[in-house]
Order: sequence, then structure tokens, then C-alpha cells
Amino acid sequence: MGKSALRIEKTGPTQYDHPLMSDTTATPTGGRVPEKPALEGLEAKWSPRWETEGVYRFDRNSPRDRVYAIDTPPPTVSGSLHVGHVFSYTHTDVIARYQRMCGKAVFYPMGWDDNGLPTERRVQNYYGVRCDPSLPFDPTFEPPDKPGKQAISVSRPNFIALCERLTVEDEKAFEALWRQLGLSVDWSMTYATISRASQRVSQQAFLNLLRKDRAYQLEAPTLWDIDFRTAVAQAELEDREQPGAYHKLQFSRSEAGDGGVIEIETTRPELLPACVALVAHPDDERYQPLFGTLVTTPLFKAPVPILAHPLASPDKGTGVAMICTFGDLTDVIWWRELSLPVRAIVLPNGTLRQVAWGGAGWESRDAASAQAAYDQLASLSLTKARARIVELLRASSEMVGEPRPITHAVKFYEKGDRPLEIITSRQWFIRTLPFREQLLERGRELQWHPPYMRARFENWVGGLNGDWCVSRQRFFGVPFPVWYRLDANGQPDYASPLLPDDAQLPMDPSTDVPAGYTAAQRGQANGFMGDPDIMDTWATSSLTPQIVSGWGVDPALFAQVFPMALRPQAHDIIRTWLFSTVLRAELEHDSLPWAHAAISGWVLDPDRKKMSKSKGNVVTPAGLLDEHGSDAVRYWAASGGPGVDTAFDPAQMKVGRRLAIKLLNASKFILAGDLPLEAAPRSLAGGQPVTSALDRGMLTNLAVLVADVTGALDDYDYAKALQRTEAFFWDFCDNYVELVKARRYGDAKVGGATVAEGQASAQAALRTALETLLRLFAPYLPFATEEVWSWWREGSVHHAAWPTPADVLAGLGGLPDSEAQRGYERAQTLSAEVRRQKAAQKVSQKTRVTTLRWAVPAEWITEVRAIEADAKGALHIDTIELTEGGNGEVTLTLEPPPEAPAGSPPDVPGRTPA
RNA sequence: GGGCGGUUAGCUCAGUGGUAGAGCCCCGGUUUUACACACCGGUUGUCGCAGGUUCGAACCCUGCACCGCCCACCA
Repeated sequence: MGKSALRIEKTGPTQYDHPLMSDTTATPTGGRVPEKPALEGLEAKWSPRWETEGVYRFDRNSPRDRVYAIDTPPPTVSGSLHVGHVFSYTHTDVIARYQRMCGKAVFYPMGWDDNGLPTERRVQNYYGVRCDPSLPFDPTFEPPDKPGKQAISVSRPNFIALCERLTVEDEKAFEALWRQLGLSVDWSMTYATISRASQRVSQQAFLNLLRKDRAYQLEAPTLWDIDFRTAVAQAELEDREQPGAYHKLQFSRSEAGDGGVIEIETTRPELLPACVALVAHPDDERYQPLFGTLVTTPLFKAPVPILAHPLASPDKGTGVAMICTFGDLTDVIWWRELSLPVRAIVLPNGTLRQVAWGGAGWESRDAASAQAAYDQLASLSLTKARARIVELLRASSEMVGEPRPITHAVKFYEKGDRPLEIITSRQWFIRTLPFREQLLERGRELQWHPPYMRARFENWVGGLNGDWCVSRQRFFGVPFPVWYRLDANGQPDYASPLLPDDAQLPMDPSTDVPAGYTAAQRGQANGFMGDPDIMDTWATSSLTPQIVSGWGVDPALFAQVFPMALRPQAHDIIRTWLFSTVLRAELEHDSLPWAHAAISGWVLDPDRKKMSKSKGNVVTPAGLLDEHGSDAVRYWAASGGPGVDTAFDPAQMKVGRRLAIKLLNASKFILAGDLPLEAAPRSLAGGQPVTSALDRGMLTNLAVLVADVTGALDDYDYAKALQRTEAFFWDFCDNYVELVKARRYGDAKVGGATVAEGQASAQAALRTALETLLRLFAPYLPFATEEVWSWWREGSVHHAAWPTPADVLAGLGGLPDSEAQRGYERAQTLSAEVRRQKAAQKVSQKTRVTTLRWAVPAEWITEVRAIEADAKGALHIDTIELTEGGNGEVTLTLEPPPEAPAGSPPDVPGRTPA
């Protein structure tokens, strides 16, 4: 990656003040390195400064090929963020920070999903209100301080005002938490999915689809939540295990007239009045003779045919199923493919409607008794109707035995509390089925991290069984920008809706008036009416790339950032958000919305279950950040690799905290001291040569690390990059720093050519390493690294250039030194052996070694000589006697302790395997 | 029923053909002038099972088991 090109484009004081390449003068360190560095307070110190100095501002002048645009997930503003959010948003932030340091103009907005049911529900509970669209707007309405026992009914405009009031408060709290976590978001670019800008994009995109016949409306059986009283989409279903019971019912073989019966089993006896046919498998020999004949339903005596269809399973129940309109999705398929009539009995509120038996569509061989039975069910809820009809069936002896309890999977709306019903209603759909192949192709173009997540997308696309139902019978959302003419009888003409001009958007058909009409004609015969529905929240969320890119209002921005670079999200919403976003970009722009998708795993609780919201609320993210520090929590989050479900683990946060503290302390050591600053290089590239083998070996290792870590991050493997950097850093502290200490202090016994030269080499290497490590850690530990950076550098580490191996090797003449690398390794081996022998002898590590005999292979000699002085200084060795030809055995002669009892052996042999 | 992951030390996890690793935990030691939120040393394994390929397999192939997730079915 060409860093030097970036400098040419530098536009402001905070950009690329890269000491590796610029002539920035190191700031004198005197007094700026704290006596006792601490993590406490770093978040409060740096978050506001980053904001004031615009460190994360997007550069609108950047050319497109230098832009890295992130399509951030807008969290649902329905109360509180949980640990899972902290986890996945940290992943994105690490990538954003890395890209920024690589010289990219990072486009990193933050959105809030305040559109939709969760907000409605929260507003209802928070203020104790309920929306009643029939009420007029009350400009003086104020909610009570505390919600009362009885919900207050308010108009739709009043309700929406409350939604907006509450979400503004929630969004403030969310932003504060994100700032504390250190997300490098450009906070001048926030958006909300209910904002006018989002509504405009959403309505514009819808109208475009409508004009291209990629959206349509249809009266059709639709998945319906009776509590929310709205249609829901296939993507929003989930299965839940529910108790149920098989009821065995007897249908009489009326045409045969032999008094015979056919038995079926059903878990939904209350739908018996809606039965329109029985069905069995075409190959089922038991029923083949009966196909096409009529049977009579229990209680209602309706004549219904027995039909054949391959979806019927001979081995389920009695092999015959009752088809009702509609009990489940299979009923819908049978109804459609067998061209059956509709007998709808369930109202949108989940009660049974009134029916006149004997009338058209409600044929009965005994209308009077059918009516008598049905009247006992009408207006009951489904649950009550089930209990009642069981009593009736029992009384008429048309149920065999007692209901047999079972547990079975039932479809629920994912946010719902009662099973979904299927109700026929007029809904808007976006065509998806015709585009399945194209979508699969886009899925193959998209770069998935980790790659195997693509399978979930393909699985979902392959399993689609209908177009996308996007209309919802709710209040708080984006309205369909459509009116309908009313005919002379006041009936709407759905076939040719009235559309607004694009310039009118966003609009609300319940208050805006179509061209050529007056407000007074609303709802009047020969007048007009607005479409009463709103769009599914995903119908707007699927356009986040267009919303943030200024589609339709800011062509320059759109060209600069769309298609975007990255969609980060969790794997559970591949079928919803990722899928729908790819679909909308395909339908609108014939392109992918982004080049990469980075899929995060879940946070699991210690039982390996998905961390639930209730648990997330017990462990509040803010509390976590306060307790462990943001860098520590980020460390834990970043250690969960792409796509990997990760245990919630405070122990890992403690490890991260130790790492951040260690970084502060190691930095203090490297930067402090009474060395004149002139002894240190002003910048790495122009710095003094690194001459000592130990230093050269360490820096060569560091250059290898930089290449390794950069490769991992380019591959979105932030977890591996962190792990490698961390391992290097601890080794650097425990081995290199310990070995180099004496020389750096200017101990005359361990000088190289001269004491000053050895000292300068150490100082140059230490600072090069520190500078490099700070940059490598900056995406993960933004607070600690920024703090240290500020002790000795100008500007923000978060705009420092990502290091390259060449940067690190500048003091080595730009070339790796493999002999020095081996020397460094010998020094570590020797160090470990001396420590081990001292520990085994239970003497202090400070105990002087008067003589150390080291038998080394011939080829080691040069390497070992080069680090001999450093080893002597660090390990308290007076004399090292090298003998050639051994396998690396080390023999120590220890100085006897002053108070040692007479006769204790001074000579301690030891061995080291070569 | 289909698909995708996973199975390595007590725990959390690295490790894609060449002598099984890290951190945490545990045990012992050290207050050494960056850090006791530290350091040093030590203990710890049928790499889920069974076959196969290979000079050599935690790793590649086949089958199986178990765990998790996604999808489908749910009369």
C-alpha cells in the first residue's frame, strides 16, 4: 500500500503527521510522561478531544478510490444496547481505524432504527398510551408523568410525536455509550430511519419499483399477527415449540350414504367451520377410491370434497388432512393449487366473525343446526372457540376419544406473543422470486468474512417461497406514498393508484392531498383516500446505503461512496437485513450495495446460549466500560474473530486491561529517563542507525510481525492481528526490554563500541518499536495508545500511517538482519536457562553469576558474541566463557550469598538442550 | 429431512502436512530503579470416534457421534 502517495494529499493538520516520513520534530518528553500512568479517565479525556478536533470527520474531497465507506447497522432504539452490540460494533471500529490509518477516507456514519414496532411498543409502555387513528390531533396533549393503569388513547399524529420525543432521548444515550466505547464514527453524519431523509429515500425507491412493476398489491392470504394486528413477512417468522393436541374428528361419507366416516386429526379444531376440503396423497390406496367424492363436516354439515395432493403425507395422522382457510402455509398452497373457495372465519383481532350458514359460500346440509353450533363460537377468541368447539364435538359424538396432547413447532412473528394466523387482506409486495438467480450471483460477488457465511444467504434465497410482503397495518413508520380514487359509491380503485411527484417526497397520504383534489374530498364519494398502511421497517432499513449516501439529494456524495466498501452485521440478520439490502440495490442500481460483508458472531453466556436481552441488561454495557475500561472491553470483543460466537468473559476483559496498563508503563519506561532526547532519533526514517545485534534482531522480528498483522487485517481477521501483536508485545517487554535495560541505562560494562553508541542504538530501537506497536494497537486500544502518543508526538495516533516493514527496518538500512534475529533468539534462550537454573536453586534472580560456561555449536559463535554484553548486563553475569562445539549447555558458577552457610556448593551445573 | 459451523490442557481458544501451543486457573518463588494491575519458574493432553492417503496427519479424504446455528416440515 503506497503510503507516500497519501502525504501528497494531506489536507489538514491532523492528517498524516507521520514521523516515519515527515520531519515532524519529536516533542520533548520532559514532564509529559506521567509519574503513575493510569487508564482511569482516558475515555473522558480523549472522546471530547477527538470530537473537537474532528479526528474522525469524513473528507468529502477525497477521491472515490481512497474512500472506505461503512454501512453501519442502525441499532433499534427500543430501550438499551446490550453486550452483543458492544461486541460487534467494536469489530467494525477496529476495521474502520485500520483503514483510516492505511490512508483511507473512512465514511463511517451511525444510524438509529427508530422506525417500527419496537418503538411503538416502547412508547405505549413508557407513556401509557395507545394509538387510535380515528381520533383527531390534540395539539395540547401532554403524556402523564407516569403511565396510568388504563392506557390513554391518542391520535396518530400525537402518537408519532411521542415516538419522536422518546427516540431522541434514546439516541442521546446510545451516542454517549458509543463515544465511551471509542467508536470512531463521524458524529456529524447520524441518521434515523424515521427521519424525513429516510422517508424520502424509502418512498422514492418504492415509487421507482412501482413504476417498473417490481412492486404490486394483492388481496391474498398473508401471515398475520393478531396482537399487533399487522401483516408480517416470511423473514420475520420464527418457530416455537408449543403444547397442542390432536383432535380426531369424524367426517361422514355422505355420498356413499353408508353411514361410514372418515377420520382426520387436527390441532386446530376451531377452524373446522373454515374447512373447504380434505386432502390425501394421490398414491394413498386407502383414499384413492374416495378422491372427488364429497364428505360432510362435523357440526356444520358442510359438503366438502376429498382431493389428492402430493404434499399430503400418508404417514401423518390418519393420512387425511383437513384444509381450512387458513390454518397454515400448507393450507395456502393447497387452496391455491386445488382452486378451493375461501371460508374466512378469523378476524384481524383474532376472534371469529359472524357467519350466515346456508348462504353463498357457506353451504350446509343442515343450515339451522350449523348456525346453532356456530353462534356459540362467533365473536369468541380463537382459544375460547377451541375449548367451546371441543365441547360441541364431544356432545355430538363426532370427536373420537379425548384430545391427545403433543408438543409441536408453531410459527410466530419473532416479536409476537401468540401464534401467527393467516388472514386474507390487501397487501403490498416487492417482487423477489423472479430475481433469485441474480441475487445468488450477487451473493457470490460479495466478499464474505468469514466466507462460509455465504451459505446462509444462499440457503435463504433458495428457500424463498413468495414475494416480500412490505405493508404493515401500523402507525409509526414510512407511509406508502399512494392515494386511491373513490368511485361514486365511495369504493377505492386500487388498480390505478394516484402517485405524488418525486419532488413532493416525503409525503403522508393521510394529510397530503393528490393533485387535482381538495382536502375536502378526502373519504368522499368521487374523492380520494390515502393508503392507510405503512412500510415494514426492513423496507426502509434495506436502503441504508442509499440513505447515508445521499441518494437523490447529493449526487456528489453518492458517487463518492456508493457502492460502499463494507456491511458489518451479525449472522442472525443475513436473511433480513443483508438479503433485503442486496435485493434493493439490485432492483434499483443493478449492483451490489457493498464489496464486503463482515459477519459477527453472537455473545454467548457461560452456558453457551445466546446472551439474552435480559442478561444483557443485567450486565449493562456502560457498567462494563466503567468497570474494566473501554480498551479492555474492546480487547475482549476483538478477540472474538469474524463469525465466531464468543463467550461473555470478564476474565478476558481483565487481560485486556492488563495489556493496556502494560502498554502505558512500558511506554513510560521507553520515553522517560534522564537520557538527553538528542540521543533518540527524531524520527524513525531519519533516525540514528541501530547497531547492536539484539536491537537489530528485535526490529527484524517486528518487521515480520508488521507484515503478518497487515495481511491479517487486510483479510478482516482483526482477532488474529490482535493476538499476534499482543504476543509480540509481551515478549518484547519480558525479554527484549529486560535484556537491553542495562545498556540503555548506560552501564559501562555492556557498551558496544562505546557506551554512548550502544545506548543510542537501544534508544532508537526502543522508540521505533514503541512507535510501531502503538500504531498496531491503535485500532484496538484507542485510548491508551492515544494517551501515550500524546506524551511525545503531535496529532492523533489515529491518523498516523499504518506501519510497513520498511518503516521498521529504516534504522537497519532497510534490510532485515537474520543473523541478528538468531542472536536475539540465543539471548532469549540463554536468559530463560539462567532464570530457570536460578529458580531451581532457589536463589534470587539478582544473584551474580561469577562465571557462565556456555558450550555452543560452532555456527552460533558469531551470533552469541554479538549479544554477549547485553546478556551479561541483564543476567548479572561477570564472565561468559564460550566453548565451541557443544549443544548449548549452560553451566553457572554463582556468587555465594553473603550469609550463605558454610559448605553450600557454589558451582551449579545445568543443561540446556540445543 | 437439507445446509453451515464446531469438537485441541480444568476453562477460553490459537494452531491447514514435519518434536502439541497461548492466556486464564493452579502450585512455588521474587517487592529487580516502567509496571505487584508486575516478574520468574513449574504442573497440565488418547488433538471427539473409526477407517483411509502419506516417509510423516490435530491438519488432507471417507464414514460416524455429539454440540450449536440456519432452513424446510410441523394434519
